Amino acid sequence: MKKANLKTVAVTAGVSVTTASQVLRGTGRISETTAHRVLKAAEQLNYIRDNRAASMRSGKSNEIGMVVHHIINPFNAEVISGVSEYLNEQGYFVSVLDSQLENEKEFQNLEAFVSHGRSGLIWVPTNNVSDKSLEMLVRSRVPTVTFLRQLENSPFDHVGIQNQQATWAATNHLIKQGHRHIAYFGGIDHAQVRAERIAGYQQALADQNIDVQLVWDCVDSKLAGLEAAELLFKEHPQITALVCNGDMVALGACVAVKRMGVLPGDDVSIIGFDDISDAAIADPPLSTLGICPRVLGRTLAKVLVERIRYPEISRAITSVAADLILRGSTGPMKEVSHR
Amino acid sequence: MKKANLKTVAVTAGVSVTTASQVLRGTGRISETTAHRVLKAAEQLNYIRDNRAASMRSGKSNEIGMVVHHIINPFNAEVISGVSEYLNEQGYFVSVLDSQLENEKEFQNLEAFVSHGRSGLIWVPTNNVSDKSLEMLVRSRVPTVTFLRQLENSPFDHVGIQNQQATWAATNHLIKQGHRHIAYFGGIDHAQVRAERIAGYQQALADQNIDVQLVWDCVDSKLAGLEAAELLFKEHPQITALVCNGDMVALGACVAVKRMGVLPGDDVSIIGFDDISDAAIADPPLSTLGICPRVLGRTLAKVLVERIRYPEISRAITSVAADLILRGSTGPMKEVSHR
DNA sequence: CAACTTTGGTGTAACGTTACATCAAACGTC
DNA sequence: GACGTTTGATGTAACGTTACACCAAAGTTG
Repeated sequence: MKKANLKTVAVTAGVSVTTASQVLRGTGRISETTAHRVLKAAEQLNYIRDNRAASMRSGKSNEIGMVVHHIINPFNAEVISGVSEYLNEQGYFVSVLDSQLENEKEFQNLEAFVSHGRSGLIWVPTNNVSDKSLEMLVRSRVPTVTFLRQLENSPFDHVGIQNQQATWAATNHLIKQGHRHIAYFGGIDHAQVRAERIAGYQQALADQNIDVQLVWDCVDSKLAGLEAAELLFKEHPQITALVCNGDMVALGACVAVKRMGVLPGDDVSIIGFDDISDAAIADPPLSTLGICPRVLGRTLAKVLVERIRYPEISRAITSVAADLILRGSTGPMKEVSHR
Repeated sequence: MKKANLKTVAVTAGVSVTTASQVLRGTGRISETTAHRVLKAAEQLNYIRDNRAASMRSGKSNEIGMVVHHIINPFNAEVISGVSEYLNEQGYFVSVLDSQLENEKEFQNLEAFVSHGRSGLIWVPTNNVSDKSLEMLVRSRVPTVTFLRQLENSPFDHVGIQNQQATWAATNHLIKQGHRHIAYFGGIDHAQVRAERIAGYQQALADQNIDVQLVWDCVDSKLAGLEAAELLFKEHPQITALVCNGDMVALGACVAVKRMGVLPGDDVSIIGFDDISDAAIADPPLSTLGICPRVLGRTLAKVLVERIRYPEISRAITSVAADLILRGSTGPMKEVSHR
């Protein structure tokens, strides 16, 4: 028993292929009775539309592609979740490919999506996107939205975070709490996102005429944060507060601090970024710059759908604010340190 | 400037479409010189193969689909990572859909993959898979591997975990450490996976003639684990050890215990399941039943590829062992409890 | 040199769908 | 009742690729 196609359905229902197609798509002018006949035939034959053919012919597809790095990172995972939630509501399916920060893989992933006929792409670019990726994408004419990192000379819609404002607010808060030796902790590259955040941190210090500053590199994981923070405090014991590049490293730093017998929020203040779900239930709960990743994902998806529907509207740049969420990991500067 | 297709390339290179196709796929008998001409033309025109057409015609595709629940769960995320790592090496691309434990969505996701012509599927079934999902999949003839939960009367390959052996070992270890009031903590449903684990827990108790047992439900998240554990210890203060359904709830339980002023590993012993990356760096580090999810993912992918390559070989059931990893969250039973 | 084989290549027909143009019959309208 | 419009349906071509059968020319064999 072979798989049923439109022709089989049409023959079974005693109508033309075109009619069958129209019934199943709900287009065209069809009488109740024939519609019913076709639907019955389709069900009876367990007909499943071949979307490859449909998409090829119509030039439309209900598949969206998303290219990210480190799908494992909970922040990304939650964004993806928000994206697919919204897109499902709109009748799309999302597939995600992970480029692991590898440039060549990023290109391959994007090309694979184009090649497979995705009708739209969401792209979190690496820090040093190769020109061929961008060119290929532009030529392909696939509606694309970039996320987080905005590309130079990009014709694409973009959704980002108000990084600089956020870290400015965080740093400023720490200063108001009496801290004077504040480090920027985490991240490792010259990524635009990180640069913006560091700029906010520096601006806040400058605004209060504080000239002590320290930027400490560290890969974006809890374990790396733990190790890097241990080193930082060993080399710079005078540091009393950290503005972090992400919650993962912030939580790692908290572990490091606790292992030193020092209390986060009491002796050392730590502010994360992202508000991943672990942040609220960490011990102590992590102060952070929160952007609900699920909502962010929905926003992202919304921008893409808009672009797909109206290809001609002018380019949209969306910038989402991050809120300073104060929890247990931050507190006023102590006059006498325990350390 | 329209997008180039095979015909454009062929004309530009001055050869037939068939020849161009053969060159780009590396099949057939082609002279060096023509091959070179075609490749040059393709590059010059920025040709990208339309995989929809290719896949439709050839009946083959390099896309694999994966249907899971809770993509956000780090264990799943790491499995996915392993799967896509291996499949990429083999020239496949993987897309993942999240069914959120909703039965109808699961069906839709599976059908979407079939409809879009995926050449293989990896499926983590829900607890109460609807018959139509299974039937549809069987009829579609798409090579499929189920993961974790094995379906009754399933014709599909399966990769699972030795659940019962694992929780038996964990429970037995706790007993050897002197614990006599041990609860099974976490999970909420009658899932096969959980049933197997509970069976192992019960068997270990029975083997040592311990008749105290308690199974405590709880959704699979850190926060839920925290709340449920607080309730558990309030209602059953005599419990001194937990065998948990997953690391997430175990970590939640650790937080609960600490909030009560009790030390995990000292006054209460807690063993998780999964060995997610957070487990090792938690405070205290979490004892757990470890199956490296990345490796598990690779195994899973390997089984699928094997099935795609050799559709006729007999059904494979793979069962991966989980190792008892002892860290700080477990310890010998204290004679006098602090509580 | 006749009879094969190999080399390098071509043309045509599918795969399963949708776009589009077209049509007969029924229905309104004045 | 002549004319225009709506209804319900159809046939054909196209989307871009690959499978397959076929072919001319060159090379090989005895």
